[in-house]
Amino acid sequence: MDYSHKSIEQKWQKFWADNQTFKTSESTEKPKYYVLDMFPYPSGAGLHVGHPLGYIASDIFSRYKRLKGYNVLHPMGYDSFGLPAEQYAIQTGQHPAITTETNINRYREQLDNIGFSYDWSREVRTSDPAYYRWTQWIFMQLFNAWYNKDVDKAESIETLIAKFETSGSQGINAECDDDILTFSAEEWKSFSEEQQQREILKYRLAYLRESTVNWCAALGTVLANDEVINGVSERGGYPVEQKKMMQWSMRITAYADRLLRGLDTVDWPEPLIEMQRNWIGKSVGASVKFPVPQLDTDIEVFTTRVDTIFGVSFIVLAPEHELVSALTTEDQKSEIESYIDKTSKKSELDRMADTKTVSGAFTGSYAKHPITGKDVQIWIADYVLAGYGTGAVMAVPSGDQRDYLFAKHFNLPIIPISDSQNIEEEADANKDGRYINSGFINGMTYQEAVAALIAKLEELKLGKAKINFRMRDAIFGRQRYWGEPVPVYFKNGLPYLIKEEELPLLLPEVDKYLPTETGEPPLGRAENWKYQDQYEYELSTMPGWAGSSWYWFRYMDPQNAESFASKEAVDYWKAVDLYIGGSEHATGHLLYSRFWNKFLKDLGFHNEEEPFKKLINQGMIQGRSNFVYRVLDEEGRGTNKFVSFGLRDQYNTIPLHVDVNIVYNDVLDTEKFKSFRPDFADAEFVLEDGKYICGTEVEKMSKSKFNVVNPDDIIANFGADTLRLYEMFLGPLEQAKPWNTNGIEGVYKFLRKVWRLFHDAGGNFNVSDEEPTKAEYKALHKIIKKVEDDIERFAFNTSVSAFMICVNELTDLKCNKRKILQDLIIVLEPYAPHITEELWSLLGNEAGAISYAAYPKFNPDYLIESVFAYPVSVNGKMKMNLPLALDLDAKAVEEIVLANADVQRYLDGKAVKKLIFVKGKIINIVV
RNA sequence: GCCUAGGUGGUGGAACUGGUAGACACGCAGGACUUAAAAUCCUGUUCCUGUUAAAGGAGUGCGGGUUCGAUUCCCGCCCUAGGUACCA
Repeated sequence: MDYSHKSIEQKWQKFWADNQTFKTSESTEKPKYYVLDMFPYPSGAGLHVGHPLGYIASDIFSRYKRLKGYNVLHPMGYDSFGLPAEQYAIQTGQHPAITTETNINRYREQLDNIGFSYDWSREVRTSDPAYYRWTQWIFMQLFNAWYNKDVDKAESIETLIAKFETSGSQGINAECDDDILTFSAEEWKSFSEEQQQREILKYRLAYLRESTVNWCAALGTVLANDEVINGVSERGGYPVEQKKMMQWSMRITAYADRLLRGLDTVDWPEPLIEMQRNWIGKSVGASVKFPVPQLDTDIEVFTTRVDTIFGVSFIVLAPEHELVSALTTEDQKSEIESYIDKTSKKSELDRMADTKTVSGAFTGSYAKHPITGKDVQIWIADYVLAGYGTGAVMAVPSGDQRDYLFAKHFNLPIIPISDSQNIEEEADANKDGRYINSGFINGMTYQEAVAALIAKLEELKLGKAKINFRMRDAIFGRQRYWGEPVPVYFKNGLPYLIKEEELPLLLPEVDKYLPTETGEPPLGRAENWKYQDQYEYELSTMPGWAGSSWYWFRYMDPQNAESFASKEAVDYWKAVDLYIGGSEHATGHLLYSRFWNKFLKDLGFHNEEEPFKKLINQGMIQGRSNFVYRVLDEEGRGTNKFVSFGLRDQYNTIPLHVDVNIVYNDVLDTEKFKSFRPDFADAEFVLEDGKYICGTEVEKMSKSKFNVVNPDDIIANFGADTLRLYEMFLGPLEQAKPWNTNGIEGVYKFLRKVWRLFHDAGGNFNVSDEEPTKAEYKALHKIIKKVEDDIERFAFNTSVSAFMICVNELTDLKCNKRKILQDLIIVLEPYAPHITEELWSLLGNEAGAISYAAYPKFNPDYLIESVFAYPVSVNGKMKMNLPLALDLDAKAVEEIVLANADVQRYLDGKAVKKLIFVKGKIINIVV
């Protein structure tokens, strides 16, 4: 019988499902291992060949770990709340839940075809009320918590209230809003319930506040910072504007430092760690106050170079700074106002693009230098951002290039402050010299100056050391329908949680999925949707990242109705050992998940500071488009004549995308092309060497480019095992690469060779119980070792090559020994589980048991040969092969090599300086 | 601009700590089997010189360096991809 992938794969996929082969339990003596994929959003387009790459890698790893004796948790689910289903609902009126269900079923079917070893009994869906009940529950915990900086962790809000009651706001060191009140315990007790709640809200980790948000009018919702790319929305690319709104936010900034420190403890790709570091954006520096006597206030600035303070020649405020109008003198009023007007009209994009032009305006006012007391001009300019630091900077033209250009342009003084500075052409920020023109720090080094200045500023009460973060709190509400309802109702304009036993707060039915006529979110359309029939519910829903910020816990205990996961399950599985997914989630999902994980740890629900110990980014698989070249007539209109790639320069042509599924090795199937589009039915071709060769280009995989390859088609032609092997064979897992079906034959051929090892020429199963030869053992043990090493370092591509070499060797040896072949298929099982299951049971073993068989033990003795050919050279020049017995020690080898007549001739009487041994072989003699 | 990763045959890629560069696969060329095709197998395939050959030379983006020996380490430059940006 020939290798028939179709029947084998169907048979075993059914067997695994019927027997729940991959169901995982916690009651075992085996060590645990948790392998997680980033769960997909089930989109309507289904999977293309690029999606499963990471899933295949994680499945290989999971299966390998099972063979190695681990109890592996390898689950899958769906991030099923999201925009596309809602937009489809707006267009068609179909409930997003139905769209989502349909898409999930399609995804499941496609995933099943690939033969993954998921424990489907643990599947989660973020849009399932049984799941989002716990998302809402975690929101409640965040609402009921504050961040105590004294102990550097979140605590229940009750501990804060207790402090208020005993000592008022005295001595509380919290991460909170800026506008908190100062009060005594007595005053606190005299506050009304409403006043108290209003104050507590400023401390909660999930809080409601008037904030400047990214408003996307086209999507009708606010967006988080990570959902805005270059001033437009990540989804759809619509313009985004800044707007003040009452919004739910998450106080992720409380965790900024822990999120940063944690990065040193995880095994993640360096670029990803770097992205998170930049996003958190920690700057160590000082905050300095410049007094403004006429207004009886100070301008506070943040600087990372307090040592340059004597070089300050002016101060710059952001045009939006709150003191601008008060500081503007009568004379400067029109200039300032026209400048503000001009900058406010610039969109975010223009402002980013236009970083070359220097612009600004003088307010007419002066501040006092905190140390010298001299007058310092106050300017406004749009290179200072309202949203970072204090929205004001001290300008040091000699040390900062932007300040330098500004000073040159407006003819402001440039004061050199270091004896090592060269400021002829541009600013010089070096810290190497000694200070000059710098009062009491003259002659000091950088380190000395910073310490002296901080001490001085603290003494003057005009400044202190400060750490600033770029990261902002995360906006948590979305004005959309298809998301988790926020379990909050409003009384006297203040938010209150519903009771825990009232969870889940179900998503209400609405007649349309659009905002209401009065501009409220879609939930405003729900009829009679009121808490206790009288209080308004929150009408925003949670953002897409809510459900994905804790889902790995739910897999540990997915059916639990009492808690998000039981203590026992969480203590057993701990954290995710290996997480595989795309790097596009670097500053979104992966940051929010770490945040919620740390928060849940603070409240004592588990003990892991970091949720994902090791993380691998699979590279994106791009599309590889094919083109035909349509000949144009004199008027430049397209004719029905198409010229082959190599001859296209001889004609006036226009390239057209052609479906990659009718092109093989870049040769067009001209018959299929004629039925590709009706107007191509009578197409003519100009061929080269009798073939029509297509052009190629690497682009994103998309329907409009006709370069989408569906895994189902590959599986129908070659089988899931071939697809799995080929996706790995394509190149290193972490590298982006274009999909190209061209080489898949080689992998398919390999599997047929594996099959033939077990069968005779007539196709009959034929395996012998004879003792294998040394050569056969050697081939086997090479692959045992190689695959072990490769999988541990995620180099799956080279394993596939090694398998091919191994099978070629065994074929040459005509090996059909059970002892060899059985171990071979165990090693191959993670990569190609279907064919190995089939061969396993043909060998007479228990069906399904190969998934948990023991990985063969590597024995290095089998790799030792009796004779090695020693490549030897003298000073790298001449090369020769000396056959030698292996079991000689280094000394003996040395003697034999030096005694060799050829070596002697090359040495030509010169003294030997040293012998270079590599892995026990002499490879070079240095004279 | 800055940060990170990378640059190897016609193509995808290999070479794990400096040790025979181009494994393995695709493609291509030639051959065997076959009436023929499919399938399968064999041989060749970095480039240049050389009548096939023997043999020699060059060669891992470019230019230098360290070393007996460099795709690998160091310095300078060029290019590609991803991230990021008036962040004070």
